Amino acid sequence: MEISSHQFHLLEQLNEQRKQDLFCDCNILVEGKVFKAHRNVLFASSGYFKMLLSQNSKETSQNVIEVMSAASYLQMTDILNVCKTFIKSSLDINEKDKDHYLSLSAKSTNSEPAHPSLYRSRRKAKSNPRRSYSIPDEKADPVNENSWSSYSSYLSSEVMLQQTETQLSKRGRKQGSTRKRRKHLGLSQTHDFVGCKSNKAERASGDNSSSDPSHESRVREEGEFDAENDVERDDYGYNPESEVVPKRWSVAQLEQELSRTPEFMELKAEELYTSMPTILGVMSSWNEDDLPRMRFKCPFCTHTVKRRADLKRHLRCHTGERPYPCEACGKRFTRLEHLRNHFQTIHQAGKLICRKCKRHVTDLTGCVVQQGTRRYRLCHKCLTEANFDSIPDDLDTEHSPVSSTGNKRCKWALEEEQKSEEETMEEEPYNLVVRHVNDDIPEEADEKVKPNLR
DNA sequence: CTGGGGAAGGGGCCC
DNA sequence: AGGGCCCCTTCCCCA
Repeated sequence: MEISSHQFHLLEQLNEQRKQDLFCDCNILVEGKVFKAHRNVLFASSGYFKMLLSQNSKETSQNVIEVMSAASYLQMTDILNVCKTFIKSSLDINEKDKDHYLSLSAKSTNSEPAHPSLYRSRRKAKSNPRRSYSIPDEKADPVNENSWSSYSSYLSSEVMLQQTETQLSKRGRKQGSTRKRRKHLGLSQTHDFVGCKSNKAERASGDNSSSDPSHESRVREEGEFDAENDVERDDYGYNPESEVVPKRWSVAQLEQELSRTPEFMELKAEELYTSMPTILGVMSSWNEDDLPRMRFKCPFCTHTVKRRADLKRHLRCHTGERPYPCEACGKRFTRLEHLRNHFQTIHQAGKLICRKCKRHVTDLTGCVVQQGTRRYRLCHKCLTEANFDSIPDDLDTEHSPVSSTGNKRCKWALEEEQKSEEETMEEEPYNLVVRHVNDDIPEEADEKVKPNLR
């Protein structure tokens, strides 16, 4: 068949499909009359529709995100809930579309079975299972079109890799050729869509990527991500001052603050999870038995791990999820152990070391000093030298004497005291209460902004 | 400006 | 699979 006739035939077929209302995914209303159409044809043939189809739904989505962020910041819980409902409902609709499409595809092509839901968060899996993008879908959620397109080449190369390696392994697992092939396909250099800071794997692959022409752009992308993360890194958690001292916000500052809100990060994580391809196992190295060893590759960076659970944990550094808030100060953590460490060292004076002279102290040789939400230990000698005037209200659950700070205060102590003056209940001891935050809990918005102090 | 120490964060691995 | 421990690195604050 000649190319020109093929093109003509193709257009003819598309027109026939349109007339028979087959695969039409778009309705155009003209003077009360509805015309069925194919979006890809409209997109390809009209600049106007190109703009309309590519921007319209995205704007709607971004709008609701902005509204939600603002509502979160202003603690307008009703509006926040409406936004959440809206997003959920749109996800449900897309889910149905997706399922419908996949079922059709499965019938017609008998392609891959449903993918394991490894990237799904637990809470989401309960009520609103995330999609698995095994098949690129034109009807996919427009919100995530960009993200999906970002992954498409990655996905195709990975699928290709898996197929290739399966074939190779069937042929007797030629180790060398497999590795060459993998390198050729760029396994260690796949899209660093989002860079992971202090990623050993990335550093290890740095040598390879340094000669890569695309390295520069990747570095730039990573830099952008780092800059973005820098915004949230230091005081991602609750900032007491923002409650106490009214500030004048520039637009940029406001946007920056909004991007720190747990809701925003949840939503960001949600988007990332939604747009993420299913987890792909990669055959990384070879055992002594000459068997391939399975590893799990992060779709956002070059990092690979042995276990799915480790990958799940690793993903939080990309999604920004911090499900473990500190009850005392509101700071949030990606892991329970980090929260625990933080709580013990910061709020419980867990270290039996004098903060000043660094000597070992016990309840007999020293006491606990409380500064705002922070606690630390001082030996009696340093305590006397520090000239702390008030000794112990016994506030500690550990039966050790506790002193509130006197006139020697470091910077953060002053800041925290300023807050503690506002909130007298901070003088009471804290207990570590572990709460895995679930964004389906309605009052969560309040709790995230205002930590549950006791 | 610099070095040291603390806190946080991330990876590997064991239970 | 999740929790927990250990280790290492990075960042920030302070002297």
